[in-house]
Amino acid sequence: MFNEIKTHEITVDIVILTIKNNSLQVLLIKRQNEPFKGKWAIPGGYVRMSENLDEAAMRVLKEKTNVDNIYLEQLYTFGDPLRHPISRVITCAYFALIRSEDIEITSTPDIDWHKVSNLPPLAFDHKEIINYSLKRTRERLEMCPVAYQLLNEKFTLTEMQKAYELIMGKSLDKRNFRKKALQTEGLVELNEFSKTSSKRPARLYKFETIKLNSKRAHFIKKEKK
Amino acid sequence: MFNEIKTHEITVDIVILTIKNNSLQVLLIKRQNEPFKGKWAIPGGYVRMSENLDEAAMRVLKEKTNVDNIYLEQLYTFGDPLRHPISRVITCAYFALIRSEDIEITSTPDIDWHKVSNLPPLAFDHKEIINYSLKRTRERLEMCPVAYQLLNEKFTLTEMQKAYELIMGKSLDKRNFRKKALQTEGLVELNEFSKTSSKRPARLYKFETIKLNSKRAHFIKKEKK
DNA sequence: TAATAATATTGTTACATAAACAAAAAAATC
DNA sequence: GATTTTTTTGTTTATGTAACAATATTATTA
Repeated sequence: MFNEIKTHEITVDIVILTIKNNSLQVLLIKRQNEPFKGKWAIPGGYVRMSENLDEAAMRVLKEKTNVDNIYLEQLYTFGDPLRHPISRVITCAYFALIRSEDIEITSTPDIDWHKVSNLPPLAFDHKEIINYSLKRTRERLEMCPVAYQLLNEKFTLTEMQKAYELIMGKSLDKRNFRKKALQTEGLVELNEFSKTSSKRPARLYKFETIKLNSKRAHFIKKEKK
Repeated sequence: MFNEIKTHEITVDIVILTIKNNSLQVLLIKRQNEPFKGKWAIPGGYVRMSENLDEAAMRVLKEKTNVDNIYLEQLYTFGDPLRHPISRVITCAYFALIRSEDIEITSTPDIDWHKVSNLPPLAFDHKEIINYSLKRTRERLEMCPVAYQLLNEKFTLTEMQKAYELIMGKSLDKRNFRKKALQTEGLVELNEFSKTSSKRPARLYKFETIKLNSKRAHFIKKEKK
């Protein structure tokens, strides 16, 4: 039905955030072609005639990074006439938070994680796009427990708190955090303990089936019994 | 520098909401051309090569409705391959809340307000776009006093409450509403009273210079003295 | 095995915000 | 002056948030 060869000058670009080595990191690709050849960029590519924007974002991400099967959310559409130095390219940006354990990056030097606090020079307006995704992530975090997207399947409350602190860029009170965290809907207390720490082991938790409701206060609360 | 004739198949569509006759209404245009000739649609048009998306939205709105000088916010980009029956058109939707007194619509039968609760059949996916704008408006309302964009320059607290109730689709407690409303930053009490009511006149209020801060609780609060 | 060190875990108070509730005051009209 | 309609006002309770430090547990070490 559609001619798959012809493409609009509309692209999708995808910001993938994770927590690695105790810092918030973003997945970047070193560009192989002009413009900005050799510069780092977030994964992106043209939208095909037959696919909608969500599908395009998913396909492009898979093609470029082999990352599959994650929840992408539309972020914002950037359309400055000068954002692309050669032609007029409007890009619809997407973003996602993922567990770093969940993806295997084919270990080439051209695809790698970078700390958002220390980004290399980026192609196009990708710095602006990443900054906007951080802003959006913080807003999300205040409404629902996005952290489950970032944590390993089993995690300690301290790890969960670290994730929140990294995203929000500020430290939180342990007791208050735990009180609220324990009210999170879907949080399950396990009878297992972390063995990584050299001192007192911490209890492990996990999330049961995630129902990400649209909007709640800071944490999604368990039903009262 | 740019060829103004050539355009991408990227459009902007604009949802303009207001409160008129005690109901939430949206500005629609009757289409003069195929596809969907004769059907109602939200104002929209192609993005030119030389302008960014915000500029395109503003220009298109001005051209189609003569509405000028209002704050438009990017809503979402809709890119389903089948949303346009003939070609592949991706649209970046914008929305705005305005005071119905602030705009003069050249009184043609082809441009008119319609109650969002009773929309005529709409072209393209414009129904979906309008619904999404309502959802976004409610979210905004919970964070900051969007209502000033909808109210006349001078208004009563009852009018303000009505605006909130119309948008949220539920009734609110008078006393609680007033308590919070009076804390809104920038709200000024006037020594004037409404004369429209046939019974006891209500005090009028206005907003002084609006500084729409990014995020606060339900209302933006005045500084404590 | 006892002491030490590191991390995990727990509770109370004060304060702010939200929700639920009804009666009195003011002006226009009759 | 009585009636009607709308505006205006306050208290209580519940809930959530913010600020605060001491104890418990385990691994390690002496």
